[in-house]
Amino acid sequence: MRTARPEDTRWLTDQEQRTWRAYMHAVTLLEDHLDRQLQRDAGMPHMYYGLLVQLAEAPRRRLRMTELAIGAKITRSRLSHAVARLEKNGWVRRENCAADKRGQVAVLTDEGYEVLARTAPGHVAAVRQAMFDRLTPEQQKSLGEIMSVIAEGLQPKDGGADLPWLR
Amino acid sequence: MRTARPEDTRWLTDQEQRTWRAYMHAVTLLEDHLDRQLQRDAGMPHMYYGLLVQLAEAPRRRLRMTELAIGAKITRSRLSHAVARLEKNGWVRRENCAADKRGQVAVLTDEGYEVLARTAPGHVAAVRQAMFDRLTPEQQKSLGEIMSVIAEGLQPKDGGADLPWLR
DNA sequence: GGCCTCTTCTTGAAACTTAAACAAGTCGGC
DNA sequence: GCCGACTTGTTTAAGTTTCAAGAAGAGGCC
Repeated sequence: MRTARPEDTRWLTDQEQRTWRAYMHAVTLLEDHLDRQLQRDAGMPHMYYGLLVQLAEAPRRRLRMTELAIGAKITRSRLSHAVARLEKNGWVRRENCAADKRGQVAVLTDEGYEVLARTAPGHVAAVRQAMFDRLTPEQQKSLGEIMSVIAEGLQPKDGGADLPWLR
Repeated sequence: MRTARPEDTRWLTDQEQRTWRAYMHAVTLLEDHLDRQLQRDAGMPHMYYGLLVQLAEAPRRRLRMTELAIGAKITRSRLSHAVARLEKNGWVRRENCAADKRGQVAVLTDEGYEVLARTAPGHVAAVRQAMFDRLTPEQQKSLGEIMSVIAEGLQPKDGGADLPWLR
């Protein structure tokens, strides 16, 4: 990241630039689309919906705050605010963690589960319509591989795959 | 989007679900990564940087607000706030539009151009490292096609490709 | 001209995110 | 036991985005 000298920069080729812009446009439009869809039908932004989904899938519908944050790829701070809001809606409840007195556990309430059950079909349909219905099976496979590679590269694993010289 | 009955829902297959999650994770992590990179090196979020880039590429480094909003895939309201901030930084200037008294033209200042010139190399490097360096040429090509398809499908073209029955 | 409708852009408030600082608790070593 | 370093989760303030409302001009039609 510390390319100090502009003359050393490997600029994007025309092809790469087109790809990058298509990516940015698609991502911007899609996130916008889903945010609106969920705000309208479920009364919450996409990220919050994702939190409820994770809780619904977890054993006993509960997760430590930190695990939830990691799973959702967000900071603990952001999660704190989000859970506060979801709690106000009655969709999530906080409990103390028995094993670690610092810990908090977010629990999906029955009411929260209801919201999810009621709105999931519409959301899946939106995702299908915007993405899967427009892609061939090969493209879907390819997309999955590509996104996995990118996500892996950005995972803040302090194991230090990014810092081999510190091994 | 009006799938009222859950029993009619075509849920995502396991494969599709994996793809969708990989997508969400990659997109979340990448946007986060680039936002941090640009906040640190250029003092602005990714979206704002994109606005300066568009202005820099436009003839005479200026664009009507609405065109800029369309190009960036954001609402005029959001753009209004964003330009207000960039103006405060001295990177953009507003001018009245001669042809349309309602219109405003956003103009990239020399100072704004400087910021771009100074920070572009670092940003390109970040994009390369996070995306292009990790993908094969075939994957890059595929990604471009896939994202174009998705973006097209979400383009708010009132021509109504989404509403064929209204034709 | 006068009227109606649409477009352009801005505004203000509420919601959401970020960054930094902090209280409280854990853990290992001494 | 106690110290120091680290972890957990929250809080505050500042920045950004959204939503609804509105001022001002454009443009068509009579």
